[in-house]
Amino acid sequence: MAAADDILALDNQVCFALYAANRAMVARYRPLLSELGLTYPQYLVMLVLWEAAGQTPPEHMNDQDVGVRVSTLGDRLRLDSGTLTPLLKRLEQHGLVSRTRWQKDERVVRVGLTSVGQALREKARTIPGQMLCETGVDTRRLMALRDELRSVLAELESPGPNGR
Amino acid sequence: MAAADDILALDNQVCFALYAANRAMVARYRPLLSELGLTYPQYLVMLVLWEAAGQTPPEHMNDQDVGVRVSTLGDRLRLDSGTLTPLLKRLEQHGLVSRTRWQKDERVVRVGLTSVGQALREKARTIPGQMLCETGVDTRRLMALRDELRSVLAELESPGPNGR
DNA sequence: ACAAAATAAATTGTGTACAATTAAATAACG
DNA sequence: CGTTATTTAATTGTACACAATTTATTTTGT
Repeated sequence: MAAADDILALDNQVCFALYAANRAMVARYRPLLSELGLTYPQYLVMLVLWEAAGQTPPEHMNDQDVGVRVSTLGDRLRLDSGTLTPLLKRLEQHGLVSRTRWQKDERVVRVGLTSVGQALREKARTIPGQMLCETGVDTRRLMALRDELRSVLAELESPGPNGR
Repeated sequence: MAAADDILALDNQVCFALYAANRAMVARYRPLLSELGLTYPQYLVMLVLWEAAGQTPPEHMNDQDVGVRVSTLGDRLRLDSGTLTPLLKRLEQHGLVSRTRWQKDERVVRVGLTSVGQALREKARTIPGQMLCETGVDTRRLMALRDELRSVLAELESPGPNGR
């Protein structure tokens, strides 16, 4: 075991704890998501699309305006088009989403759910419960961890105290 | 903003908080590590190698036994040879490590530090401090977060209460 | 000693991440 | 009005992750 005061010891690094915990979490999701035919990042994209579909669009909204822009997905998930474009093409090939250029501005691509993609939401509903049950982690602690992570995320994404 | 009780809302997911925080953390490391010519996973490998080199080998240890096995790196970092082999080849090409088959068992490859790899440790010593300083996150909270993440990691890696 | 099982890395193939560049469309400006 | 700047995705190239298979070597069991 490395010394507790070794500033470069692997086990003393917060970053490694974060890195390892994230991958272990994704690994736990993997078998559940594979039953839906989704990878973990694809699941996150579907979460955003399901959420957007849940908010019934206003009456004055055109069919053209349905769906979520690629840039909006990028903002929510912190992913750029280099990651999203191929991922969305795979979801499209699997028949879960549609990708169409927006007539009002041909630069933007709107991603919408197909009926199959919509229907998949019902199967996905059981996932969070299964994860909680399988891992047996206390819910209260998880929520506290989530809030702490969000707070750290905000600090990491802000410029920081020393300028840059 | 999505409902706080929507079990599928992106912002309610612990897993997404973990995923986003990890990537933000790695992104913060990137400019610091690029000065050392390392990626983040390469940095983690170097941490393990530096740590192993720090523990002066016993007198009766042969030159042959110096270095860390690929499988040991995999155990520490939770990575398999499919990830480590190409990563280690890159570190070798950059002159930071040596990879040699072990004479006592030709199946195992031992990864050792070159003098350049050893020397890089001194430059790396400033990294944790720079990260703390740059992000301005409270040290006490970070340590608590690290411990909580380690605890969750252990639960995620254990079989879980329901068999599996 | 010898065939079968086990072990350690390497290889192959798919799917992210992300930097950097490109291409197309729109907005801004003189 | 036309040119320049900006915006949005897509593309290109490098580097992980990880499942599945392969190869080489060592162990086991008889």
